Amino acid sequence: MVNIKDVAARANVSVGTVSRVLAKNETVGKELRELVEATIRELNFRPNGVARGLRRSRTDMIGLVIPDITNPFFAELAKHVEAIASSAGFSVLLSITNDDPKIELAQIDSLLKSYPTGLIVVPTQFGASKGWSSDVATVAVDRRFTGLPLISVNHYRGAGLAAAHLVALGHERIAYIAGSADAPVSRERRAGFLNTLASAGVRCEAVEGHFDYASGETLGRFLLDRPPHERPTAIATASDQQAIGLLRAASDLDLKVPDDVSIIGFDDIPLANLVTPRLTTISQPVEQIAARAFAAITGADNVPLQDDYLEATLVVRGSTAALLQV
Amino acid sequence: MVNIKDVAARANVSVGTVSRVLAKNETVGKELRELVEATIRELNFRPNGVARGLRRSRTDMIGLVIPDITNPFFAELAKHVEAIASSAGFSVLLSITNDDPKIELAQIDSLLKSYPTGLIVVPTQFGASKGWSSDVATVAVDRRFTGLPLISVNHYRGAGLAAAHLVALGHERIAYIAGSADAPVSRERRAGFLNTLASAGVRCEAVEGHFDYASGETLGRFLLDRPPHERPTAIATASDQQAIGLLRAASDLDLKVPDDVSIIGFDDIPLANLVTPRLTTISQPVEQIAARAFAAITGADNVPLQDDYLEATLVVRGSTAALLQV
DNA sequence: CTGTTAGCGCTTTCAA
DNA sequence: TTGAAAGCGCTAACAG
Repeated sequence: MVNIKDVAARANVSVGTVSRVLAKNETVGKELRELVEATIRELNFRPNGVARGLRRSRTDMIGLVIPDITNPFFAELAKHVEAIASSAGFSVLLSITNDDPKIELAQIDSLLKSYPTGLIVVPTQFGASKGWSSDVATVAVDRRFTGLPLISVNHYRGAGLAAAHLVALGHERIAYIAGSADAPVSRERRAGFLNTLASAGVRCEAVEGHFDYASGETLGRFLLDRPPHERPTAIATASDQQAIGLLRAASDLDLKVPDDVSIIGFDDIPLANLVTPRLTTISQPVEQIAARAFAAITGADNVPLQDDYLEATLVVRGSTAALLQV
Repeated sequence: MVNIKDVAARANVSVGTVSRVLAKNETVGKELRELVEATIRELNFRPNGVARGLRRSRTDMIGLVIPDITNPFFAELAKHVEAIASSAGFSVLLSITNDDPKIELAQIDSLLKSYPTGLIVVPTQFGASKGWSSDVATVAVDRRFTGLPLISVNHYRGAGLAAAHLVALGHERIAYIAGSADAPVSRERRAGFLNTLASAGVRCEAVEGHFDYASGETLGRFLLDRPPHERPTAIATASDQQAIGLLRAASDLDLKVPDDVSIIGFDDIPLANLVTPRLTTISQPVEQIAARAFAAITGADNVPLQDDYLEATLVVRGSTAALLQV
């Protein structure tokens, strides 16, 4: 491989000069700069990132640690993080924890060997990982990681939006399908939903499951397989995956959505816009989250490393409707 | 940070000795080895991967280049690649190409800066990327990349399995929803399906779209919104996403699956097992593909770097049934 | 504005 | 079996 020395020799300049034109911002005379640039092209010189990393004890990489890349929401997050990082000249190191705190720690440790510029971690669901720290800039996304700044949607307020929407539509027999009560995110969404409902004087039956399709379907069947006057007229879920499972349950019971029952999800994953009917949901500003997280760890725009809550928005599509007056 | 020199000094040995116990396989006297190991723990020494990488001009990383992490099949692939790499002590650098050959080239170039041990690339769908080469071990997965060894399921035979299944079930009015004809993978699956049908003397109406949900729904509606005697009794698709869209179209038209129409997909993504009815499909051995690809680029098990076709398998679930005799 | 040079932390000959 | 020492390719003082 051709290195910086070869370029310097060929262009009759010092390696320092070549290094400076590589750094772009240095003070190099126009003539020399152009000569060096031409030589670089001529020799097809590719700066060695590893050497650079060693010298600066920091590579142009960021670590992305997520529980499950198979989860559409995290996949979406990864996509945006990669896009932003990539366009800023960074590579992304992907680590998957499988929602296991032990693995999470090991993965982070392993990432650190590569001296990344920063770390974006979506902590494990239940892990109250003990105070952990390192000298690389790190943010937690979506879920709290003890001792780290958190960048996340405001789950509580987002869920409140869903509740307000249902109330505005005139629903009074409402049910909520929550995620696991052990997961802080679940608790926040649930509290936001129930408290908003309570403020409006509307009662709610809440059941608890997991964030997945299967859970939505099972609990949906439980809530819907009842006589019409005992059946909720609207159901909110803690995730779109649950809502989609719920859609299936409704369809199996020959219930029309939204005529017989309104359904609202949370996350706005790509599939939400493809199911029938298209799912009304609470949209997380994933791209914005990714951008903030990246800016925070790279220190771009002088973004400080601190908590940052973003607002979710209500996306009304076809799965919710005003309560039919009977 | 504590480095190898600190450890050497503390243990009163040379850095060479420390390096050898790090490498594990070297000939170091038992006493010294244990002393060094203890010192490493005591100082909580973490070898610097970047320095190591520079010296060996190869880091313990592999690059994974995929078109779209949002696609469930690729997400699944990424998951397995990460798991295998991780357990072998490798980190994975993730690059997303968005199915754009230009970006693909740039991304690979960028990855190479980090001197990865190998590259696993799922080429862009339409890209006949011109002969490309580098000195890092590289394999293509799922789709052919000119000049690179390919590790993939046998798309042709896999689709043949689907055709045989439908024929065995007694279907004679069969339709096929293909992916884009510009994509080699689409063409192989289509050919495998149609040729197998032809051998069995069964005719087939083939329509062409894309690999996504929307395409399956649109084309499904086109095929199914007909009088019963003109409607296919079975439809195969080039992807599970299409099949799921198709399921939706059938449901919208009040057609029962599999009673009114049998449906079979391709890929066996996680969602395939969660829809109602559960989707009969052709399963790709994703984990095996990931394992082979990883072994190939790391040279583990003396796996040579060459083409390697794996067999898909038929997974019969609830969306296909024998043709009802009328 | 440009050249020189000392390392970054590690692996790997080469000697002893 | 162990130690000494030469770099891997680059950046960042420092000098001029």
